[in-house]
Amino acid sequence: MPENILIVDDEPDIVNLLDYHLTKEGYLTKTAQNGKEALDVAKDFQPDLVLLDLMMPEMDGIETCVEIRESKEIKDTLVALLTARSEDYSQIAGFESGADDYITKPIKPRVLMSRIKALLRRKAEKNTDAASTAELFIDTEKYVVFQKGNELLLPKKEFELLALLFSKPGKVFTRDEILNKVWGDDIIVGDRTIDVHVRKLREKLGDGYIKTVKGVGYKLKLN
Amino acid sequence: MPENILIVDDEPDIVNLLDYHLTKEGYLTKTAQNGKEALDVAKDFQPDLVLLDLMMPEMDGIETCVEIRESKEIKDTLVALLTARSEDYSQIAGFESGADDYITKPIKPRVLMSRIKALLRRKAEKNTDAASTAELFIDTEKYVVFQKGNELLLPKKEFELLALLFSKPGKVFTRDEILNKVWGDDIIVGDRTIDVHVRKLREKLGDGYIKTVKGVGYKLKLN
DNA sequence: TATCAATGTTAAGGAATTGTAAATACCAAA
DNA sequence: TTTGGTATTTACAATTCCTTAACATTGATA
Repeated sequence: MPENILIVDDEPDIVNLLDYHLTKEGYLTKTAQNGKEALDVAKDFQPDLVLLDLMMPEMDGIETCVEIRESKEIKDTLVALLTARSEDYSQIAGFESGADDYITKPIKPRVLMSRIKALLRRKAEKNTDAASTAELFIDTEKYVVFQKGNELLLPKKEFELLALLFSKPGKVFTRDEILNKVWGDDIIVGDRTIDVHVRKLREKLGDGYIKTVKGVGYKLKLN
Repeated sequence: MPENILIVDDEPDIVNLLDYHLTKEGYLTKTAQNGKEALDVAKDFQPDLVLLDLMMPEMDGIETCVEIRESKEIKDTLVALLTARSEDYSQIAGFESGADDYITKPIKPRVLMSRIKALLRRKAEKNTDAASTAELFIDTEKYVVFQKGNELLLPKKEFELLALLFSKPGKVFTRDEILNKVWGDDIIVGDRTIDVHVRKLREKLGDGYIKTVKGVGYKLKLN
């Protein structure tokens, strides 16, 4: 069963590019040129995923995303916002747009595809689960973490620790592994250093994300 | 059966160094100078592990890694990225890459070897895991046991004991064997220690999984 | 079936690991 | 140099887990 993807952008070149690659990968696509049109099409098309350009005339990506989330018919669809690298994430986060992912332009087809696959996979998994939960999103380029749409600014070490755990959610990282990868092979720090950073992360993220496996290490639990 | 390792770096010195050490350890190696070449070679060579330099002309390590993950033929191979110490881990840790490990330069042969051995060992374990029944499933990476789909978090010793029994379902493990493998050669514990752990496992898993063979030891029974 | 060594059960210390708050060290920007 | 934020250490508290010990039960064997 092929998955439906709706592409929304006012620039025909980009629409065509995306359309080409997605179709080639076996997805069913439709396109729209602005937010209004997108909402109309989506109610029929019932897309699994909407690729939404941030900057558009008529109704921009954020507005459209909010509308999607508020609509009855399509609020469970995935939304990925396409943003120019230069645009500030904080603007998006501030609106609590409720998007599921942010993809930066210029778009590299390979990267896009793996993101999309990951998104759809997660959605599929989620559907089998009962509980839905807070979403964590990490931008390694900008050193920024989004939690349920709000921006969290973390200091370097905390960010790197979280990024490490995030790189394989669920996997237990031993203290040695963490020291090796975040601090480096031959930097020596005291016993409690990792704990303290974990504590600070828990303080900021809330409990329930970072789990201790006593005698082994830590892991990140999503949903 | 020797394991295949593909070394990818544009600096011949590093390739030679790695090649020398890996060959000496009994691995079968091939080399490539950039990502493109690596992909070609890999499809024939079917490496168990790819050592991938991050900085390369033509196609860098991350891109190459993404391609590997997306390819049909070699997506299950292990990928270890070689990164300069100065490069920030978090930059690499993003979603795209999907690498299994990160090794920092300058490379210390002994460290490298133990990392590689650990990686290959884990892969081997995983392969036996994958062949397991749906009823009980052990994920050594996540330190988690799935029983009929739900996740069970076990303390270290219990997990290790179960993992041992699980490694050869049906085989009877003597008490000595269990002590050796779970506790270690020279740790001395009383006679009831194993029993108590078995009891806790039975408590959590339900009866019917761990069977006592009186006078001999314990075994795991699936279905 | 009576015996006895092996195993099961339970609860209670104690050991090891991790959590936490506060103090100190560090470091870059003003 | 001061300042503000971050990183690490310190010292202790809290927690979990492991082990033990005492006693109960089992099952093979005579």
